[in-house]
Amino acid sequence: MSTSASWRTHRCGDLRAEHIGEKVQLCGWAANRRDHGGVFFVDLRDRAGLVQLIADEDAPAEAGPALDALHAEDVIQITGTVRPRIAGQKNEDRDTGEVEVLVETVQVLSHAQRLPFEVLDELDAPEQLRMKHRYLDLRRAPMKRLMELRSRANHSIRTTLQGRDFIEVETPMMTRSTPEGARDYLVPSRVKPGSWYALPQSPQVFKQLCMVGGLDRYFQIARCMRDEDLRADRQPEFTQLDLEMSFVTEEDVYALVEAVVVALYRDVLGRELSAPFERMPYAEAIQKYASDKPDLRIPIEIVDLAGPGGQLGFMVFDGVLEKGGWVRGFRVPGGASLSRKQIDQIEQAAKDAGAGGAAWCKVTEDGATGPLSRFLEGDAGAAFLAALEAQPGDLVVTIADLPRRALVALDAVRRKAAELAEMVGEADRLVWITEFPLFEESDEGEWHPAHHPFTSPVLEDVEALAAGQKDGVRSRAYDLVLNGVELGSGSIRIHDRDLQQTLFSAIGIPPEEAEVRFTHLMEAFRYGAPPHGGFAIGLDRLYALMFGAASIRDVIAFPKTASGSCPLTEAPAPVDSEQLAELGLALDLPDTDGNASTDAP
RNA sequence: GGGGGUGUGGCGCAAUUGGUUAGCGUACCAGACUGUCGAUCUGGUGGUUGCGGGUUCGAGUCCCGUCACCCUCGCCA
Repeated sequence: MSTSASWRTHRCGDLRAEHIGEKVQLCGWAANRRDHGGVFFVDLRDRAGLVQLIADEDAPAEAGPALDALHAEDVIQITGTVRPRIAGQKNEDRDTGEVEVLVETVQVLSHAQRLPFEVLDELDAPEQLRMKHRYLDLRRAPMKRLMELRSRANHSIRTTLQGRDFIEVETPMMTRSTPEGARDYLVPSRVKPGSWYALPQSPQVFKQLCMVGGLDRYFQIARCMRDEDLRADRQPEFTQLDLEMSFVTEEDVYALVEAVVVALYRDVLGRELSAPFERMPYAEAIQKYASDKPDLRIPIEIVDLAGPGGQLGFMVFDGVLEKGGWVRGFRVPGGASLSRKQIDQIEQAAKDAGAGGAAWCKVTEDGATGPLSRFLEGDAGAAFLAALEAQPGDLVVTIADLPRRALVALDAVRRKAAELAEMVGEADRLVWITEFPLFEESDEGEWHPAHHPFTSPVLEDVEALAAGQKDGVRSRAYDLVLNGVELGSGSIRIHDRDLQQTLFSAIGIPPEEAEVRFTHLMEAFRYGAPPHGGFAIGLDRLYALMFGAASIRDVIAFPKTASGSCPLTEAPAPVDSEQLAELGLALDLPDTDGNASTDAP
């Protein structure tokens, strides 16, 4: 082992021409070995980078064989002297490429067996294997870069918020299950058998309690857990920047979040975003882009084609309109040059989104061609094309369906058409979506809060709310959207008990039940609650976008698969019966032919 | 929960219409080589084609089921 006071004098990746002549002691992983019979090379890698070790006739006799005996990813400690590379043998592609280390002694600190996959910067191992052996994956430079960027990004956020007098508060990871929202991950209590903690879906209640507690400005880089089915951009546990402020309006929250995001891009990427960000009311986003997270890089706007009388004069479409459906579409400027195959892809996008399909036509100097054109005879057809402002050379795409499906399909088709017509702009587009509806109507016709039940309505809509109206009542909730991706959302909360009661009764929760379901927060609000509001940004998703990562899993050190399992630890896993007994638990699993086991091996 | 895709030595891929002993690259092992940097050259080890059934004289290939992963709709206040 090391005989000197410390393990190393330098980091491999830090060595430069200025170190020439110095005696150095280095530690790291043997990344690559090249044996020329009389001269041996090894690339030694540490966190800082790679440096070339060499043993030739100038080195002690045992140095060459010692290098030659190394295996890929052995951890070694070497002593040697930094020297310039001979003429013509410098490596321009490497920061340390002007120098090499003439080796004197080699000490193997830890031997590496044959690897499950090769530690190469160029990705070639299956993702599941990378996750199972994440410690090997993290040795690759691209992964190291992502971990470093994430660390710097977190630091930037903390610096900005500390500088604005925010207090970073850690809220409980073991808390109480709340009735609303996603499915909870549960933790059984040993001391109180039959009772359970829940892992937080977000620190929502606690951050509001911080405001009642007078902390005034709270933030946290918080872990959240939701037991729901996963997606490419969703993990069962994820990280959000959670913040809350007292005595603020939407404007204060917007300005603060903009400051955080602008500083983040500047500190981490050296890029300047222009602030304030754009703003768009929810209703406008739905109307023009059929989405509450519109990608504004796409310069295509959707047009409502239903005439003033609610009729178009074409049987196909009027039937849809009579059933309360939508007929909406858009022109793709110059889209007539798209191939039939590409247009098929657009139609397929509509079908994948759940709509029956998309009706389309190409516009020429002599009128329309394509499947939709045969319905576009006469004045009604001309009016139809005029409403779309269609020009010769355009492609016209329309969707006719019930509103919910039409919405999803229009969004999908607009994105697909823009992608194929190469109409997605280069510049990032950040936009606040404002004035979200307070309620959403479910398929069963029930109204429930679109955000959460503590979201304040817009002041002008309170009367309508009190009068029992739900449809069209606006909330003081807002989302931040980047290039069609929702980065986060927030709202101004209700701090007034009367208004809170009005809201609860509006969604059919009687006062007594509200007390039971939201005891802690409702009680706190009895003792003086300041007006407050806040925001939460999903950091995994934002970082993946910022860093150009292929997946959010790449910006998470130890991610989980789409089924919520961890290939590295093989969690979730059964526990032994003693543990269950201690918790007062008995399993009642469906028979799945030995698949269900209560005992660990 | 629904739909789609993928699964072949450690890893990346191939294998004709269902047809011989499942090939190639890389990694690994051994040897050669004095300037490489994903070194090169020579030789070698390594496979129950995810798993289970079925069709067939014969299955990596076709069928059914199942598992894992990826994508997607539902879901995620």
